[in-house]
This record gives sequence, C-alpha cells and structure tokens, in this order.
Amino acid sequence: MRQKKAISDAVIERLPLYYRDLLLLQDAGIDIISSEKLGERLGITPEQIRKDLTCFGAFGKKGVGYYVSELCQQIVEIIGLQQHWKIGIAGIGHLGWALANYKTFGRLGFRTAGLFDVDHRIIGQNVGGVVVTPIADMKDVIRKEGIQIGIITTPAAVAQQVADQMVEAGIQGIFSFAPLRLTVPDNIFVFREDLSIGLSRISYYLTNKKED
Amino acid sequence: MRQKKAISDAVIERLPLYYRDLLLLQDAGIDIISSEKLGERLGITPEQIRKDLTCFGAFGKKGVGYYVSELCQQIVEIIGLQQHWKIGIAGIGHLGWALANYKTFGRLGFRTAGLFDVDHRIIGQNVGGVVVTPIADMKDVIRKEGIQIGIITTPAAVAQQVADQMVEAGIQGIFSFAPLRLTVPDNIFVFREDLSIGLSRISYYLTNKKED
DNA sequence: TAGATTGTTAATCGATTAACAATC
DNA sequence: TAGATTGTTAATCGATTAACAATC
Repeated sequence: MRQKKAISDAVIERLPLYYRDLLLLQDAGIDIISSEKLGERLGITPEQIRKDLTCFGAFGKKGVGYYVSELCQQIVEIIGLQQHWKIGIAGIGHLGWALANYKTFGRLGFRTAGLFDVDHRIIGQNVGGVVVTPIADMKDVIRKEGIQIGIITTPAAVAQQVADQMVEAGIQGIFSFAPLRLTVPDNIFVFREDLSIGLSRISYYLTNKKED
Repeated sequence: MRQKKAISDAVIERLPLYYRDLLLLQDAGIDIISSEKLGERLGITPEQIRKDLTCFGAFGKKGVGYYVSELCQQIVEIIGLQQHWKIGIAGIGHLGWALANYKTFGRLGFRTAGLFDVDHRIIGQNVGGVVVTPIADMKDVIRKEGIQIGIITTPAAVAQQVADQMVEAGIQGIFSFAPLRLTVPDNIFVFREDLSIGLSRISYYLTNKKED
C-alpha cells in the first residue's frame, strides 16, 4: 500500500465517515452503493468520494457502484483498523471516564488496555471493564500490555510529563485533549483534540451571520 | 465588522488558538508579541498569523508587534465571546457530565444554563453548579433561560429528536457529539465533533509510516 | 536614523470540482 | 446493446507561502 504521494489529512479524515456509513448500510442489508447515493447520505459530493478512494486503489465497478462489504474491508485496511490497537488513557476524570466507556472506539477495533490516574479514590475502580492503575505504574503496564496509543485527558499542567513517560514506554501515537502543544520526538504522532474550537466556531457564526 | 469576503473555516479555527496563547502571555506579564514569536510558540508560521489577523483589521504596530491585551480584546470581539453565550447540554452521560464540568468553556465566557436528561437517577443532581432537569422540560428551560447554544451528547438514536426540540425552542447553534448528520433548518449552525477521527488518524499514520 | 516588523501583493501550492473516456 | 457509474484528466478555486514596500 505504498503511495507515490502523501495523502492529505482531509482525505484521511473522511475515510472514517465513509466507513461508519458503510457499516450502517451493511446492517441494513444493502450490498451495493454508488458514490452518488453515499454522497447524498453524507453531504459530500460523489466526485469527492471517488477521488478520495482512488488515492488507494480502484475499488468500484464501473456502471455498478461499490460493493459495500468489500469497500468496508478496504477502508479497514487503509486506516489500519484490522490491527486492533491497544490504547491507554491517562487521567480518569470525567472526560477520561467518558472515553473509557466510549463504545465507538471499541467498534473501530480499539481495545482499552490501561487506565491511569493519581487519585486514590479512582485507582482500583473498574471503569468500562478495566481497573484504574496508579500513573506511577503506567510505563510498566504500557510495556507489559503492548499499548501503542496513549490518550491524555489529564490537566494541562502535567500533560507534557505524562506524554514523556508514554514515549519512554514505547507509545507510538498520542491523542491529547490537553490544550497545549506537546513536545515529542519526530517519530511520535500527536493528534490534538480541542473541544473549545467547536463552541468558538458557533459563537463566531452566530455573531456574524446577521450581517450578511 | 462586515467582511467583503467570507472568512475560511481554517482561519476561524486558528483564532481560539491565538486567543488562548495570548491569555497565557498576558498572565505572564508580556505586553507585546511579534507574529514571529507567537508563531514559534504555536507551531504556525508568522505569515499565516499576520494573514489571518488582517482578515479582520490591522491590529499590529509596524516595527513593534502586537499589543497582547489589545489583540486579545480584538479576537474576543471577532469570535463574539463578549456575549457570554448560554449553553444547554442534553444527555448527561459521562461525556455530557465532563463537558458540564469543562473549565475551558467557562473561561471562554460560555455559561451553562441547562442540563437535560431522561434518566431519573441523574435528574435533580447538581452537576458543575447546575441541576439536571428532565428533558421533557428542556424547551421551557431553553426559552426561560434564553439559551442560544445546545450541546448534544445523547445516544445517536435520539439525537435528531433532541435537535428538533432545541430548534423549536429557539436554539441558534448546535454542537453535536452524536455520530450522524443532523437535519436542521438552514439558519441553524451545526458543528459536529467526532472523537473517533483522531484515533483513526493515528491508526492510519502508524500503519503507513514505516513504508516511507 | 537604522532596525524591526507589520500589512499587502504576488507566486506557489494543493484541494475540490467539472468533464468525460473507459467499461461494467 | 444501452444505461449507468467509475476512474482519471483537466480546470477551477482557495489557502498558504514568499517577498517586499510601508512605517513605527
């Protein structure tokens, strides 16, 4: 699956949308879908969908459309979801707790294999089937369980320190909810989620829409 | 603040980043910052920052830089944060609970004025200073409190129904965590947050990075 | 004034849209 | 075969980067 050209982030971010809808179609017993119909369902142009998919190969049948289950499988392999990545969550506050119980992660093949916190009231509790361990033991657990992806939902003040420990323990990717830029080695992939951007965009839109 | 041309989403999404860092600078007692220095801190090119800001006016001083507190104030007004928007959250599961306690929202001027759920074990509880009310009363509360922005953290199955009720009650913007496309009138702004995209991107990156 | 840094214009780059030949 | 729909090439659009004149 080596590509000549780097695939843009925009394409990568649309793949999970396609995948989720294809699963729904599959559940509904629909075997074939055209880019036209899929685009309608998702609010994306059919040209865009076809263009995105051809970054990775020719999965459709001309004059027919795409076989739903086949395309599902292709996208799984493109994203790499067949790997069943193991994730660990540091900071089991409300947000960490919510993510530990987030069904969609499991449905995509991610397995929660470690939950870490400093709070003694939380350590030892079973959250979504996993027992919270002291963050002091995090590196050991990451190594023993073979956790590849870390999620950081700690306060910003300790996020960098937690990230450092994750990297030391061999984590390859970090999904951070802390509102700051983490410094990590080049080969570590960091994706930052900023929950306040959505609200800010809504505020901007509501403030400026009347003036059009 | 009428603009000739629509401002791109990319610009709007960077404004909150600038704002957050400017607040930190302000706390640190720094009065003036150049686009060069700010860019370094944020991992954004100085040209990009200057270009973004000039979409809205000329806020800097040539040969000097930007006055931190002045720029802060400008961005607040551009985004519309001085309005102190009232928000209501429907679905007080783990994620809704986390958002109700999310400090950053308050720091940006958003005020939680309503929490709604169907679960009798949750109704009546005080979450982050607000008592959870039955979702059956949501429309009344939205109207009485003058809530303008709704956050949806319900299961996908009821998200559309909740959105409909929010719109009926006069909500203008919706921030949805439900993994589906909501159908709303044209004048309602919907921003969808998809927490699984981050993990999918990490999976894609880890799967494909070795082959470069 | 000299040095620094903005705001703006031009050049480049990349992503989306449109058009259509290939083909099921 | 005729109709439908893909995959691909070309055209358009928009965003980022570079360059530099304006000016504090």
